Amino acid sequence: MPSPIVVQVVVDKPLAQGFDYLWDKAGLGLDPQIGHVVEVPFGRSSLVGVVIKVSTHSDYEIDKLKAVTQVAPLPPMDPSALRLMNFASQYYIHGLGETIIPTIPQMWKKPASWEKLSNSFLDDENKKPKKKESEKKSAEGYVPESELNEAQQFALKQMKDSCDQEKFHAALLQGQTGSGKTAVFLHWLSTLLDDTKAQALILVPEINLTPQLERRVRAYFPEKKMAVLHSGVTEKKRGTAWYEAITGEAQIILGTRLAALTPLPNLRAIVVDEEHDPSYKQQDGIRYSARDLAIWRAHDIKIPIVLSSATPSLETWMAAKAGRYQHLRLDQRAQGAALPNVHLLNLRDPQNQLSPGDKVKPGLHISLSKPVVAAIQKNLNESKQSLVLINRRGYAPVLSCSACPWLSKCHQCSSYMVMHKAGALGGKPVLSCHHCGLVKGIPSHCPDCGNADLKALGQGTQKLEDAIEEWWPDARVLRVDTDSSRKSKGAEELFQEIHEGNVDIVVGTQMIAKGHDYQHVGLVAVLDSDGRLFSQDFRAAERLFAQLVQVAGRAGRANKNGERSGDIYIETQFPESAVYQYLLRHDVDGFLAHLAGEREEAKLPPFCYQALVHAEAKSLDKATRFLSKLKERLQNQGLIGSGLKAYDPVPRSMMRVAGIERAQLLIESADRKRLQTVLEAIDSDLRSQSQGRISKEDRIRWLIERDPVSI
DNA sequence: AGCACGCCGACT
DNA sequence: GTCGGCGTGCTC
Repeated sequence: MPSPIVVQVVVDKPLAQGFDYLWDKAGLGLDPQIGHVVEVPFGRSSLVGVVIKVSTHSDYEIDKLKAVTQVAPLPPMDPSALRLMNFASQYYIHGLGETIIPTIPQMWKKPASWEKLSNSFLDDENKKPKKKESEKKSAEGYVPESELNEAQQFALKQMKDSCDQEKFHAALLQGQTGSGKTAVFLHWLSTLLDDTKAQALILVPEINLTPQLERRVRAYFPEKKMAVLHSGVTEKKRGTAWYEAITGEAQIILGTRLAALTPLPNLRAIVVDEEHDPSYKQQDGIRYSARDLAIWRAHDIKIPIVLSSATPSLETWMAAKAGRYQHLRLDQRAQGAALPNVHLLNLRDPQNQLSPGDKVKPGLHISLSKPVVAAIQKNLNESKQSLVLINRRGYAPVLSCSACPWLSKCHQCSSYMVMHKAGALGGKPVLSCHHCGLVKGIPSHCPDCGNADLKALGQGTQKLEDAIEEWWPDARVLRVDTDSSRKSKGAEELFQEIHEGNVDIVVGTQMIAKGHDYQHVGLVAVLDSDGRLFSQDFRAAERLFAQLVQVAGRAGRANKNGERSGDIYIETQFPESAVYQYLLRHDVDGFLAHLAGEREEAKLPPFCYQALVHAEAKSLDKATRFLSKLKERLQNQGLIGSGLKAYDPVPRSMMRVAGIERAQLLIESADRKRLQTVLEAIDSDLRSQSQGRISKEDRIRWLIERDPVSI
């Protein structure tokens, strides 16, 4: 009697082990392969899993094994993809099944429809030539190599010269917004992709993935098939794009972080655009950094990778400085556009403040400094657009009682409910919590003292919009934030309005600034950036700097040589702080060097490696005690000390969200391996007393996070 | 994570 | 006498 075929399968459950199943070759009609997506019976239901091992024996009792019921009509995930998943699973301390299965689009996780899918996709394969109508692509955004400026040509040549097809090579492509980084890396990719089968992966931050960029990439590769993978793509399209990517049918894979874990059998080059962007870090499930995984992947399969940014992350910039990455610079702005003039407006200076006699509607208190008002007026006269940024959506960040200390606190979270005016979230004004989504009507009287005079404190986008409309009644004002883009028009339509010049003044949150090049903008005003200067999070200043540089890049992009460049006004109480001073001089490298000095002194990343253990419970005390006990056990096991530091557990900065209290334990070490060992010890310690990721004793949900980006 | 199995309080 | 609480144990 021949020995049975046994396969080990991982499933999407917080379980560390795989499960063995029998493989009925005759029934399934094919040989098992590592990487096969299968349907298996599991308990009383059935699940989708992935084969990670094929053998002829099992540690489990062989006659108790169940059998694989179905195989998905997909090629097995290629070995390099599985190596990547395996690495991610170990590095980020997350189950292998929980790492792999969520990367498969929903469409392919329904065993009931596998047979149908198999037929339709095979049919599609046969009548392939129908897709040729996409040939008449517009060349929008295509810049021929001969039209690249000197700096671009030089960078491109360096990249071409140093990138071997079959060697790992990492380069940082650093250049101001508008310096033409995209054209450089797209040309670079096209030289690497002469092989008709070769695949390239282009990663972009969530927000940046606009039709604009998609069209541009298409313009460079009219003859290649492109797969677009991001959460905004419909399920069906995503399933198809993913299929085309994993079969090698698509050569250009453009996507957000979720694309970083897509199996790509013929991958030859990777680009990570805006590599510093925090949205590359996944914030739920396995908390991976798509940028870091992309680098690991490039290294593993020996291919070149380009990281592109105007304001590189300190990690990347230091790697380039140290010579581990090639450092390429594009210092001149393409098409001759000049850098914007940065103006810091000291709000402590009375000259900058509006006096009560200035034109403000009674009862509508807004803070716009005098120079900003003057600059907007000037811009209006010159028929240029103005962008006014304020990072608070809604009407006012908090409602207060004029007679007692009552404030509109959220009952479920440690934050305040934001006042939204009529129309934003329904027919009438409401209070809304931006953390848990709770929405309430506005009380007519103070809930504490009954006073009828409630005041809206501070300003959000809606209030600013009102005030600006009041101030310039003839100007066309448009508000762009997640509220306005959720309603009727999508964000794209709002951006289109701006592009077409149908708007004079745009009021919005940072979302205006990302990934869009506006041609008519002469002025950008930033109203509320100080908040992030003194944050608990040591990376806040780095992020603020990157955002301000990006925002500044929106001003005056279209200016031709010799013409006056755009202006950016920043209202601040602390003009002397490093973020603003380096911004004033457009000195990105200076700022990064300054940051590096600070971090080295404080022994913060990248001068050490960090991890967090998160704990969530119904009471903060329980969550903190849970972490304290964990720390104690680590101490008893001799894991803390000599190069590994564990801080005391602390509440998270947003301590309470939707009624759940959150605490965290920070662990750091200068030694990566040491940290890894301890994290594995923590994982097995916590697993041994948990069901899944919830502790048995106090029902505390825990999670280990490697390389956290916000603390 | 689900989901069943299993032993102690207030209800038709 | 039962319905049901969620403690704990298992999933090949």
